[in-house]
Amino acid sequence: MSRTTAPGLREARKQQTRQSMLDAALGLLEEQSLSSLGLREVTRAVGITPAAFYRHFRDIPDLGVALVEQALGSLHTLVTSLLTEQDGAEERIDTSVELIQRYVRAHPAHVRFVARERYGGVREVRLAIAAQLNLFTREVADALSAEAAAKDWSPAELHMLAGLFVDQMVLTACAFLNAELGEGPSPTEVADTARARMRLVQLGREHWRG
Amino acid sequence: MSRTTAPGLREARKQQTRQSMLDAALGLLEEQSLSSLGLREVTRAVGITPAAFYRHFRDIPDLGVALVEQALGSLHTLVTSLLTEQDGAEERIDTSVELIQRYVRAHPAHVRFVARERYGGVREVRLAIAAQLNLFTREVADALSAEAAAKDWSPAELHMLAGLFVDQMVLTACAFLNAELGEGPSPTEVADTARARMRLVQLGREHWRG
DNA sequence: CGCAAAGGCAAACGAGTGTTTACTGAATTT
DNA sequence: AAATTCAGTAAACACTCGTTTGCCTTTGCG
Repeated sequence: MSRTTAPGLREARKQQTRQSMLDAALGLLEEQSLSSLGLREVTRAVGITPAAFYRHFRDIPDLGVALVEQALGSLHTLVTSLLTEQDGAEERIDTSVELIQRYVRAHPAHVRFVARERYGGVREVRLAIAAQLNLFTREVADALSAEAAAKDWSPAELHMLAGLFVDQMVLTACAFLNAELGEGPSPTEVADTARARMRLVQLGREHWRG
Repeated sequence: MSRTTAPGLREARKQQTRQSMLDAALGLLEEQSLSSLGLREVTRAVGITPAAFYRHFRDIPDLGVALVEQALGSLHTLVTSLLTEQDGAEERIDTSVELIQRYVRAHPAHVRFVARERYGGVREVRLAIAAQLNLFTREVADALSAEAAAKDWSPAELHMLAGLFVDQMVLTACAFLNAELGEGPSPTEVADTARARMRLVQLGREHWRG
């Protein structure tokens, strides 16, 4: 059985232009926020009629939450990669930062979109992003609780630590993006800072109740 | 001598409507991003003609950077307050979080504006915010270097730590704002989490080269 | 006093917006 | 093979937008 529906040449074509719209929107959002993105802009970029928009989305916010699922879906891959790393603390930090940098290079538009709209002007999208990031936080907290170092950490404390990691990941990804764009410090500086921050947190973690 | 110019009833009236425009813009930005804010919207809210806008600002981005200076100017007050605190580490954390919460309650629109436009769609404003936050970071780094605990910390390491504090401050302020609005966890939960994070960082700091 | 400066007004401009309506033609179903 | 579904079209709707032009009225300066 297939994930969505039966083959359906009809449905296939539809999902194809839908994806084209999402891609076009992501491109247009490089230089503006979602709350100023026009429905006609998107359809024009794809090469369809404005009215055709409504065959796929109710309005722009609706398209926005679809973008959230897509962008943070790809981030989900990264998070699970980070969690399955099982080396020592030091190497773990190194590979984490490197993976984040690689991810930003692979999906810059996704990173920008999430960073921009996390506190952006469209309520629905803000809530969708918050929900997904909370989900990430819970995953991280679960993974942390399985480690030996989590011996005497309460669930609430693990959640706090996981949230710190997630926030730091987003912040680091965004810093890499700015670096890649020439706004702000160089990529190697960003990497150094990110590693140092994680080392600091790791130290605090080791002495949490020492 | 006065800060701006001689008394000038003319200039006074001008600065007054200019301030009205900034306030109106800040209000309108509660439900949208700067990149979708219309010039006519602002003038309509103030009660003047669209053409009058150009007597004060070149365009909306220009108004945006004026808002940045205003918003982060008020934040500057908070930062120096935090830095002059000189109690023990634990009480310092408590009063810091409390001051942040108080600040958010006093200037919610400023916090939202900075959080929203820090990675927003208007380049000029992004750069203005980044510049101001870098300035804060240097101030914090300087203050940290004067402490006894900064004995064997290099300038680069101090800058890293200061940046972590600034990022954490912005993040915490934004969390308080969401809490106040009903999006996300309650204010007391936010406060607890923020305190715990700062305690963790403080621990890492104490063992940085132990 | 009298002239220059300047904040604000009124009106018009061309261009872009979201949404609706009736339609066409190809893919699907019966 | 006929009937139905539906992604996309074409055109029109009533607005809103940023910007320019000329004018009025009050303030400021010599």
